[in-house]
Amino acid sequence: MNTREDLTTKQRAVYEFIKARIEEEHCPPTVREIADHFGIRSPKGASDHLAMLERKGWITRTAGLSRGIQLTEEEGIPILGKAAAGHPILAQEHVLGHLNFAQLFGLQDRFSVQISGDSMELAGIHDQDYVIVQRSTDWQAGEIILAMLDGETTVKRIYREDDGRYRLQPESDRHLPIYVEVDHPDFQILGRIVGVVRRY
Amino acid sequence: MNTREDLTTKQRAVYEFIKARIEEEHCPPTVREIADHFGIRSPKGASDHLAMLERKGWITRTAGLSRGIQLTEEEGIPILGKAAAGHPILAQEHVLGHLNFAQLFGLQDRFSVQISGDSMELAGIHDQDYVIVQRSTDWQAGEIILAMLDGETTVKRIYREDDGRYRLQPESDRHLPIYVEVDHPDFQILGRIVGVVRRY
DNA sequence: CGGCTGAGCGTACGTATGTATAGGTGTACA
DNA sequence: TGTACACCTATACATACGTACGCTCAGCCG
Repeated sequence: MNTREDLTTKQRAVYEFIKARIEEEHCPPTVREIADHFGIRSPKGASDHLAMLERKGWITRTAGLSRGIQLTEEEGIPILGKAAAGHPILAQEHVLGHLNFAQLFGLQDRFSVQISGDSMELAGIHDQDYVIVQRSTDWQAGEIILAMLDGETTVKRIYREDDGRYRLQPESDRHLPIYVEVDHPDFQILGRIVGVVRRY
Repeated sequence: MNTREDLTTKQRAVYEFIKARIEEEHCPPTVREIADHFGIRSPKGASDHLAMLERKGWITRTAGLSRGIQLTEEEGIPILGKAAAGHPILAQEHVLGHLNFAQLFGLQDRFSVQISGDSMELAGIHDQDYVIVQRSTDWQAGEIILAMLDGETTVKRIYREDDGRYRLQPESDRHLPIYVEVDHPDFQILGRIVGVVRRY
């Protein structure tokens, strides 16, 4: 984090309120909304707190603009270090970066499919995982792709064989590769896998 | 998606502009900002477009409120089906849900650590993956946890042995379990793994 | 032709909102 | 005792902002 001065209890509460509002409503509150929420009868009271938050480096404001509050803090889940390689300091002062969906995967032309089956287990894609797919019809050998084959969708590594056929390569001890003729009537590449998300 | 009527080119552009602004600024634009962006000299022009977007079901507005625009669309990456189990329709009309960081993992008391090493490979946690950690000191047998041992952090499955020691179980052919005395001076559970994120 | 509808724009008006002035109370500190 | 600071109230004002009223133009239908 930056060098941000400590906040009083009240200031902290105001800051948390703003942060919560942005997360819920995707829009920061007005001065008066803050005042109302804390039972302050004058907009000046809330405005004073905002001035302090800005002076201490927790927010920035655009003068004269309605709802012109922006948090200094980065969004997402803080990355605190590398496992098996160091000792992450579990304080906010030692943040390597932030995990953020939009930033990590983008949102344009991406969609997600939940995996069923264990054919890509050894590639770290397990049953019930979600894969993030970049819509695209072209690919490079060895890439993991989402394809439609005979009315079923499947996630596999794709290669081109010497005889011209495609090879859809699973990553599992219990599955065999699938070979597809180039002119197969019901075969289509739907996109490239750009990410995996799993929740326990 | 809902039953949302088609938009004219101009209306679509306005909608995309609003969406982009929310993603970038975390705050929807004002009527006048929309007007300015499209070279409309009157706020009424933009306001009319918003009225149409609302009537057609793409946004909702709160009357009288500044920046009172909300998208009807859900946020995140759309989930279009299950792989190897069906045929996802690649149209926006058949969405099973949305992947969303905040919703999936929560943001309170969560942090992330990047994995280095392959000791949890068979559990689908690979080198360079990010694990999402829920700060917590208690755990249940068999859970995957982040622990600090002798100044190094590590991700393993944890068990309690009959002799009282902890067993930190890797999931890999190339690693052996680690046994830790209960009164080990430099051992600490940092949290439970609640998710995994990987980007290719 | 006349009447209708919808897209698009300009002016005007009332309210929402940020901000300034003037001041009050209580606590901490030298 | 005085000063500084956190926090609040009351009033006021300029501007940011949403929205109602009115207008033009094009297309459609009888």
